[in-house]
Amino acid sequence: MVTRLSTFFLRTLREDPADAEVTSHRLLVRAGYIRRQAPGVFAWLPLGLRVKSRIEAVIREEMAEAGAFEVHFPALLPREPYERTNRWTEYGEALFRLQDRKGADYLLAPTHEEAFTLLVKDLYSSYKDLPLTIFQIQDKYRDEARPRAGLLRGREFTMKDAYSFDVDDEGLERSYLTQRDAYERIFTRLGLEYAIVQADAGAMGGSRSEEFLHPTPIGEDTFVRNDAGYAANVEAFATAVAAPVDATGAPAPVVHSTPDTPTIDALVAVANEVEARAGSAWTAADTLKNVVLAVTGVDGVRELVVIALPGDREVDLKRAEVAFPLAEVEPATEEDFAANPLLVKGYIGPWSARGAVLGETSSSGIRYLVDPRVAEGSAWITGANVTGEHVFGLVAGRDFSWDGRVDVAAVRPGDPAPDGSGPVELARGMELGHVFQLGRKYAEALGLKVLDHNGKLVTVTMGSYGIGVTRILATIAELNNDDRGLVWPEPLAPFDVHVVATGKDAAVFDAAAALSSELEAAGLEVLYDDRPKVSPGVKFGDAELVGIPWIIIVGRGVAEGTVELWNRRTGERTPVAIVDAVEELRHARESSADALG
RNA sequence: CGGGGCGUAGCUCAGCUUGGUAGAGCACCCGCUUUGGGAGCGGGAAGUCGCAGGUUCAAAUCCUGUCGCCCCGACCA
Repeated sequence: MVTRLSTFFLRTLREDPADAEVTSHRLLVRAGYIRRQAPGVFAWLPLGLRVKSRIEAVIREEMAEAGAFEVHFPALLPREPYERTNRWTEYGEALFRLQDRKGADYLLAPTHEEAFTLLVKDLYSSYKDLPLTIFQIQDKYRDEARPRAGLLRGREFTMKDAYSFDVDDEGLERSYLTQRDAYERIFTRLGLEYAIVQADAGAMGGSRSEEFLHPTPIGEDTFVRNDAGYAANVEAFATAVAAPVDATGAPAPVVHSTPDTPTIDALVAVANEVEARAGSAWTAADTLKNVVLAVTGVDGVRELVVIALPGDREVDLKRAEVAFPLAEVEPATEEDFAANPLLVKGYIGPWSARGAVLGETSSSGIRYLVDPRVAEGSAWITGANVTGEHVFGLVAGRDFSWDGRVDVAAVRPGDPAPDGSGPVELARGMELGHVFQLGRKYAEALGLKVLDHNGKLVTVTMGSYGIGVTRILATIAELNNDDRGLVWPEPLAPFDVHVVATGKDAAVFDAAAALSSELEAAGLEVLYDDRPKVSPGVKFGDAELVGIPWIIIVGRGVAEGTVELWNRRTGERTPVAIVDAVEELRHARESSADALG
């Protein structure tokens, strides 16, 4: 059936909704694709559902190609399995929890590792059944602290999540690569530029992990890349430990009075006065900055940690979260300093004239972790643990020690890639997909084992692979619009062609209805604007707002047997004979630049 | 959680400073006209002014409290 706008469930808005800021959100609401229900929660209207299902169709095809089978789990799950994997607590406040009438705990699943693992455990028990990859397309729930940007960061969102099950690591690698390949095909077919970046694998207890990021300034992830092909999320970026420096003959450390130098800038200025260096002036990079962080573990215990890094570097708290998995990391507060008089704010250092203050040879009890750039044997200007005093020429490894290395400094453009491929540049990206070698964490916790060919029980190893369907939809809307509205790529548009009848002449409406039927018979999905008594300007405006890539105007040309073929993206309008219209559109679609997949 | 802003008709907003019986535009309904760029005229339906308390003869407006929403940041398998 041709969909007639006069009866279709659609209401476009002439004005921008007040609560929408980003383009995709604004236009999807205005054009009648979605409606907000609650912060970060949206209802899907017919137009939106159509686009969503077209994206899902691409994903389903590629999952089938990858040999994955579709299943469907409830979004509502019992607490118990998540308790066994610790995620009931580890997931924290982002987990939507609820109780049934008997007081039993449930959750709205943020992701379904447990459910998939238990399903396979239920049904399979032999290595002969593996490998297996199954997936679902399901709504996920995460109680984000601050949902924003419409569909780009919701609390309910649709995700395709796949899980692979293998008997050994080689099998996992194969399953992983199969999904990874499928993801590349999906993003290519959807016309989305993407970067595959190394991701932090720590938090979910896995090993290899890569994210598919769409490079865009509105992305929430920062990643690094270079021309040699290295790419990583900054959270996963690893800095090489600097090679040791020969400190033989280096002078002993000297304490200088450096009044009013609680900041690196002030210190550098004073340092050049009290002990000017021959050849070149001291810079921030010659100083060793000691930053105090408070790390709170899942057990609630708050521990102070001192991080030493070159003075020209900043701590990146996101990277620090990665360095301290599952813990909360924040800068130390005034109360922390008050409780630890050993740490002289502004003048902290690992050494004092009275001996070691921090590091493994000290008795402070505070962990001292140093940046990889602090080479064994390198000399530094750093705090002397007395207000207004710094020590010069303090040699790492000779004059002070540390409890370990930590790589939490903010990554800067020009920093060398860890694989030696050269300097990196920074970019922002929107995470649209994530492939992940989970390993045995879930299988172990939930007891998923199979008999191997020797009849011995082995724990299955797993991978998980997610794609954000609704986020993809919003990203595509973000990329495909102009000042008049949305402009969908052909394969994803809610309809293939939008027929607009203008005027009041019955002959026009008859011709438009006939043409619509013809187009449909030719295999196209047709939206026919048959609204009577609606002025052409309104119809054109709505057509542009809704963004179906091809519009056929049936109007004043009908008397001469012509209609206009209107390319929404280019704005080009071509008169064609009514009798040729179907064929002309077919041609136009075939030669169209955005004929994807 | 920190900072900022906003809650008045379905939508976008005015009215609040200076208290006096609720407004506009758009959308919607009826009639007539109009029909290639968001039409005109006439008529109509539509709001517990977020909620609760207080002040007052009288509160959308002043006071107190509270809830909610949006934006920036923190946070974000």
